[in-house]
Amino acid sequence: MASRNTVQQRVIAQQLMELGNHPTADEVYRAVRRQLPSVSKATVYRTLNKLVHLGEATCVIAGLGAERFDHRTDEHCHVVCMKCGTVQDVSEGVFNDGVDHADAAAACGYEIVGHDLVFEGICPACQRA
Amino acid sequence: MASRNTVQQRVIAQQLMELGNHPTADEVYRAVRRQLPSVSKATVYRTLNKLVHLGEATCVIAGLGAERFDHRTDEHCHVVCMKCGTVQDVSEGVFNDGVDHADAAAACGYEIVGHDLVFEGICPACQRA
DNA sequence: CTGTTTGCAAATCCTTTGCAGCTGG
DNA sequence: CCAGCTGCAAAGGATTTGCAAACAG
Repeated sequence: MASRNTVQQRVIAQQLMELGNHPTADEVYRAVRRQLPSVSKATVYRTLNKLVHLGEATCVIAGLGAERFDHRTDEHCHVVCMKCGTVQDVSEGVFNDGVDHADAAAACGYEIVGHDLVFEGICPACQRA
Repeated sequence: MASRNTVQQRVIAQQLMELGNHPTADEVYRAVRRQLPSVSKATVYRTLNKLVHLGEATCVIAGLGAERFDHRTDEHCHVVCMKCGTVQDVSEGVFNDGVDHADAAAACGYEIVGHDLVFEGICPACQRA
């Protein structure tokens, strides 16, 4: 059980932090490989999943292609571009105000543990194209 | 361009309707095969994607395993069970009241075309287990 | 006829797993 | 020392694609 402090895990966590913008596992992998050329993709996946389970990262439900990871762990919402798949934070806390876990639980009988609010749109770059 | 009216497409659309509860592509495939034993999975995928593009269906961002399709096209939110992956509607319109596309657009610069609100929870059946 | 659609199989993409060797504490 | 971690390669599951034959309009 005792989690070890390995180079790989440190670099992966750090890259997830530095990349910032909701990288896919593959993007993390490529970034990590610049510092640890021999790292394997399996290790990246294993470590990212571990971080998520530890609550030190979250995965963004993007629905477009690959899974995306987020170093932020507070509730906030995202906007995903339907053309290029880029994901950005929408930091306005406003949008979570209308969301009430107790109401949702009452409405469906589930025990609610969280929620995701994702906007779909076209990013500025794709609007021009 | 002219969309043809084929048996396959009619049966697939109808099954998506009848299954109702957010089936995966595979579930639709199995249901369709009961009426059209020779249907191919590729056709199911192609047709479901077509329905989504035509705006006659939506795909639910579930984030757990396979993609799920929904015959409803009005904005409503879902709750997904973190254990078994079941998806249900949460019909209470309440939860969409706090969501304003114009505000979101202003906050991130995207052109907003829609949103998904997904609750994560544990369904009644899994709570007992 | 003619351009869509289909079925099949192969291909692709993303992610997980089995295993033997390595390593941090 | 030894449980946890790594790298590799292979497996796995979901979805897409190429192509020739079938078919709707």
